[in-house]
Amino acid sequence: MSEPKQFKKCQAIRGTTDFAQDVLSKFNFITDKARQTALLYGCEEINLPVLEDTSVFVRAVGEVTDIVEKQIFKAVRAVAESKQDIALRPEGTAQVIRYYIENALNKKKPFHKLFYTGPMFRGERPQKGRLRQFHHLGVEAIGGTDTVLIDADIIALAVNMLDASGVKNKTVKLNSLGCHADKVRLTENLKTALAPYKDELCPDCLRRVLTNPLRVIDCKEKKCREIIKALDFKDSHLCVKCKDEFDKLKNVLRSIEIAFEYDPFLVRGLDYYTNTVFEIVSSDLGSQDAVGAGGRYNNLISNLGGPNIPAVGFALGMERIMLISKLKVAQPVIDIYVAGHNDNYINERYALVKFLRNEGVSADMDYCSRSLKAQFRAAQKQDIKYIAVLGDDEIKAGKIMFRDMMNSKQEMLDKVEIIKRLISFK
RNA sequence: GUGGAUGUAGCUCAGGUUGGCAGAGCACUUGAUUGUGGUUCAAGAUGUCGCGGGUUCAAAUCCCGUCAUCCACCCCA
Repeated sequence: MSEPKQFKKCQAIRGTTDFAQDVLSKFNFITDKARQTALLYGCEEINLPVLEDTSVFVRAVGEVTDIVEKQIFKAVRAVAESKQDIALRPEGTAQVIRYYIENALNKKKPFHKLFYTGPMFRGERPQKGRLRQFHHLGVEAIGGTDTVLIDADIIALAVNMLDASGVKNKTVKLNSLGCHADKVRLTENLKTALAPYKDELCPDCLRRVLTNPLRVIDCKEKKCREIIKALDFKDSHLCVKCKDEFDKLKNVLRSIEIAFEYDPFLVRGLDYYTNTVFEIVSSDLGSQDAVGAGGRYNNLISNLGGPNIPAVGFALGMERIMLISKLKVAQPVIDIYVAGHNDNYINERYALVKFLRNEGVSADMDYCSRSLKAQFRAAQKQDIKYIAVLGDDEIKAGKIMFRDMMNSKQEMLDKVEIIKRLISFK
């Protein structure tokens, strides 16, 4: 029996990434910034499982979207204990709503603002800013009122999160799809209006007319854009109430100085959106230029079997933030390196390292019995600023040589003095 | 799912057209009168040439297949 050769290669799953310290430092820093911003806006943080019943997404996101048609990763146990259909979550909103309904949060409080982070999974073909396991920062504001006053707050929160994450170059695109009735009317109008152009639309749009007519509106194909532009429907699909609400939203955003662009060609792919939709794009990204998006979804909760409660939310793509964030995040550096000669006085060095760590000072040492020179090189390479040398002279004097690597000065100190020095330098 | 490019040392890449000893720079290890880093100099170690098959006396190089990565489409945040 020979080993099967296809298992020889050690390789991460396609579209997944390993975070090393340098990337992870930035990831954690940005997550903390986003969390602090969410708390400023009165959010509670929740952390929901990666595993979720597939039907939650099918019912919420829509059956004809790529996300549920082609991209869901399924979780399979070696020994099945039930026939439950389990997915690795492809997005957060549907799951948050499942959590909201399951725990009857509407009975505890009329209004919830929930912040969440975590990995999402979609079986896409990887490219820049698009992975199969990626990370979202999301907020859902559920209940309260269905008016745009909440929408403005949520858009402002998304913008402020990106500001705090060091994303400078960004544009908020804004549109309203109208209420459910408006959306249905728009879809029907589009189908009718596009019928004469069957021969001119791109193949993708021909398909979209049947599956998801709204998506024809944001097609990138030149010809399709011209056709849509010529139809010049803009906000004509909005009923009086929805148009009024949309105008109000724009006014509030202006009053709190959130810059936005009205984009009548902006639609969102997921079924659950109604009224306000927005997208935050950055020209610093490649062709995947959306760094975040969201909108209002007034029918989702009742569609999933919950009470008739309106909601609005958004999600930001962590990997895309990382691509364009201007933040420079400091890497963790050890405070002091304990050096000696080969393995002379190794027990004393171990004891010193232990003492330093107990005092809250990060410390490390050489474990390979290397020369003093090699140990200095190792410390210098890690940007360690201070070295403690323990050798014959120090043991005789009952002290420790404390060297400042930046100005190359050193002096004999005892261990308590070293702690005092290091803490004063911090 | 579609199209294009790429895959050689830890990293960045030469070599490939025209088959003939596996290379460079950076990084790494060691040393330069036996207790001190950065600069310099010297020496050294490091390979499944993505993987599998085919052609050939001989394949990193030519052919077929496959996997992966990148870019764009599509989709989405």
